[in-house]
Amino acid sequence: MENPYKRKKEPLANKKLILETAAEIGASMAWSDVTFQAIAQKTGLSKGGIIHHFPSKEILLDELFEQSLAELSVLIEHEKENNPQLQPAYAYLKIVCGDMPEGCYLNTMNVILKGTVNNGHFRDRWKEWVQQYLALDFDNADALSLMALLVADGMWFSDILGIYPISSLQKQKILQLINSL
Amino acid sequence: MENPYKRKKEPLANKKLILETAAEIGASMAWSDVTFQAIAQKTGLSKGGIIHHFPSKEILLDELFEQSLAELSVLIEHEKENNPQLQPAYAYLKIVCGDMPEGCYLNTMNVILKGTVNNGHFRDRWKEWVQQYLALDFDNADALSLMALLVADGMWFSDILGIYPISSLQKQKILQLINSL
DNA sequence: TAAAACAAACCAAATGTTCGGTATCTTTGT
DNA sequence: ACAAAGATACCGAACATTTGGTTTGTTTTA
Repeated sequence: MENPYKRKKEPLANKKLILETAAEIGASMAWSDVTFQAIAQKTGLSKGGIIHHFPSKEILLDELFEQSLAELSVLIEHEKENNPQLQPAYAYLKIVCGDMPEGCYLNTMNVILKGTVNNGHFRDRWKEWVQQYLALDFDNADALSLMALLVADGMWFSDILGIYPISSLQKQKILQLINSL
Repeated sequence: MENPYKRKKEPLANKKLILETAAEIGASMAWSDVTFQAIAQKTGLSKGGIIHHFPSKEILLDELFEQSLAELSVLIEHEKENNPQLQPAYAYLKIVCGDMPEGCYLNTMNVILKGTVNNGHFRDRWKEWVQQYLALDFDNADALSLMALLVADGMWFSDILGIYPISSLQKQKILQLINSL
């Protein structure tokens, strides 16, 4: 008999919850299963309430994607700080090969994967991000740096979809192999 | 003023056309945009006509995905025949690095990508295929073979989405680099 | 003539979105 | 200090559209 209208108002927490839930749904199911209804059900909020925070689905997904890009940017920046002379491509690889304790990067990359695969706009955004953070002169890049990039991509792609069971030990071995070249 | 009913009946050609069109739509747009309506519009057939050939969407997508797996299998087998002593992972890499003249492998991999990313069932099928054709004892695999796999995945992932502009020359250089290890 | 190959009209369910209403917060005037 | 006033947060029902699928009808083909 409780009145839902009397729920305490927590706009910031709820907005965060909505984005998290959207990411979870997108990760465990298809990108198109990220619906207002599904989010509403999983958060316990109402569809109207969600739409109050994100007036359209495009806006919701956009914010979700940008947030994921920002999260990855933080990881990269952090890696660069700790290792200023490290080339971006290797920082990228190191992040992917590293054991993210909370597996936080999985959720991040999941959004990026689903987004880029299913939406041309996100694909362009991802390209922009890559240019900005992994800046490489592709025409004149050495094969080794390119390879590091490709290994990294292959790695998180496999990680997320669970294609290959690559242990963290083997990841380290691959990382060492590339560093030794 | 022509009567569509009086159109010549070409079941085999139309079935092929439907699958091709579905792949095209999936490639250029989101996986969820592969709808009966969209296919109908693009092929000029009617929704009923399409459903006559593919009684459900699941069946349609299933056939599309399996066909793509089969196409890739042919490429792998062909590579193995020409080079019997070549390890599967390297054959895989060679296909991806090779210049497929008609770019035919792009369409194939596009379906596989969209399928695996958006559908758990297809993800399992892809894992099966990988086990069968790229058979690797992952626990005891050497870092080099694993790396070849990851480079290959990163390569076609980038190729399809157009993330990095890697020239065929650079692909060859990467291929040589790995072979030299 | 029977079956296969379509077309066309329909249906129920799901989707994104609009909208009116109802609480709670925050600001402001006094 | 406090109450009026407005803004913000949220609910819940209705909306048009699109979806996968069914049914019925028409034409060709074997």
